[in-house]
Amino acid sequence: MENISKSTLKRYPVYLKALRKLSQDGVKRIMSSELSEYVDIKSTTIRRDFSLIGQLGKQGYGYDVDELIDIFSKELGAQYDEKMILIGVGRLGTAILNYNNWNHVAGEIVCAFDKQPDKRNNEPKVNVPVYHIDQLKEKFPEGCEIAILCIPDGAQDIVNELHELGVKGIVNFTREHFVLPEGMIKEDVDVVSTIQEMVFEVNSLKK
Amino acid sequence: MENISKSTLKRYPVYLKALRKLSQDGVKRIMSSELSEYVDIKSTTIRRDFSLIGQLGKQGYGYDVDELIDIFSKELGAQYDEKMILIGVGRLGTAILNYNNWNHVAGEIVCAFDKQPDKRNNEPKVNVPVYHIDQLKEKFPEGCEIAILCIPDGAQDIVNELHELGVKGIVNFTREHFVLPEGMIKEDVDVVSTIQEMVFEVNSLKK
DNA sequence: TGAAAATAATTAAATAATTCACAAACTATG
DNA sequence: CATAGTTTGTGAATTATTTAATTATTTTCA
Repeated sequence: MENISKSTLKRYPVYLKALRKLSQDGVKRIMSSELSEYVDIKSTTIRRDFSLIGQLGKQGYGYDVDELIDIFSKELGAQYDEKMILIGVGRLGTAILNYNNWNHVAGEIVCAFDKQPDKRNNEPKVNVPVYHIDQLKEKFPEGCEIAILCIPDGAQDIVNELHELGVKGIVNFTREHFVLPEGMIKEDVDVVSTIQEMVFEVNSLKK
Repeated sequence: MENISKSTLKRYPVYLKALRKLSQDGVKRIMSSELSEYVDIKSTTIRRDFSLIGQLGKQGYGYDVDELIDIFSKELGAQYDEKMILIGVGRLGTAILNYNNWNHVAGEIVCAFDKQPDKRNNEPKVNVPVYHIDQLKEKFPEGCEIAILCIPDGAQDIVNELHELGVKGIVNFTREHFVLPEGMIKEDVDVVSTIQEMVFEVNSLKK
């Protein structure tokens, strides 16, 4: 577990998503070659990725779907009980709070912070308590290590504060630039950049 | 241009975003080492990435910020006039249509498609014409190569149809599984998977 | 104006990630 | 219950990516 590469780590959620879908469809058992077609990742890469966690399959048989789901969830920490907070309850923040299939997939958003908590708390779509961003320290949930950032500006100060509170990972929906404090990790979800990347890719195909 | 690696292609939007911010702040000239601190990518990687496009800098001087922005935009196809369509005008779709700083950054969403076009067209936040999804073929904009997918289900059929219409790239916000037709490329933006990945990463730090 | 300082571009080396290829182990079946 | 047929797991080879070292060019300032 010590040093699973980032590229592998990025594929685990893909596997997990596929396996959940397959399980739902009644598939009990799968082999790497089938899964390969399903997720469009080479079967040998899949086997290698899996083997980093342990011996999950059986030769001549394949993998047990539900067992895999279990192991992934447990072994990798998606134990449905990861506490997270969300900062910035705007349009996007609300969309995330309401994401269907959200619950019991990657943990739980226990509360949110915003500059206008009163307004947010009165919105029907907002399903967690919203506190004022100034109360971050007081209301910060014990043991929370992941924060989801959806604010339009002032990211740097908040990131610094989160660092002091023990947050390890930031899922960043902000387009703001900020310096990541030592020891923290970050995943960007940038709609504009992703679309831009697609533009670049499509255009680089032509030349 | 022929074969710029995917990893490099993924960094271009990062550079572009940073450069735009710097330009806005009045920075006229920058060297790779400065930019390196700003975006947290090694300066040597930056220079290599840049050199793939051409000789963009001057030894002993650095790079001209506005010139870089220009070159990136032109050379890589983000000519602000890439036509795109959006499919599925739900909460997320609307959020994307309304993304601030959207215009003139990566092209233009010219129209959208939905199962309930009448309802969507009456929403104040929706700023492009919305057609019924059954009219995809008729209303499909000439020369459009990129589609943004925000529908909750039925992705496969739509992807196949888009393929026939000449769409090359799909920016996928769907959690649905679909098989990508030959020759198409896809970028996933999966909020749940990204958060899950963060959970995995944070947990793999500990062990 | 010319030499020292700075910095990009490029070549070479190192590192990381993927894929190949096959032994080992299991399943299924007669 | 033995054996043929599968399919995993993994060391070795390959390929891709990043980083370091070197070279070449430009600026700057005495």
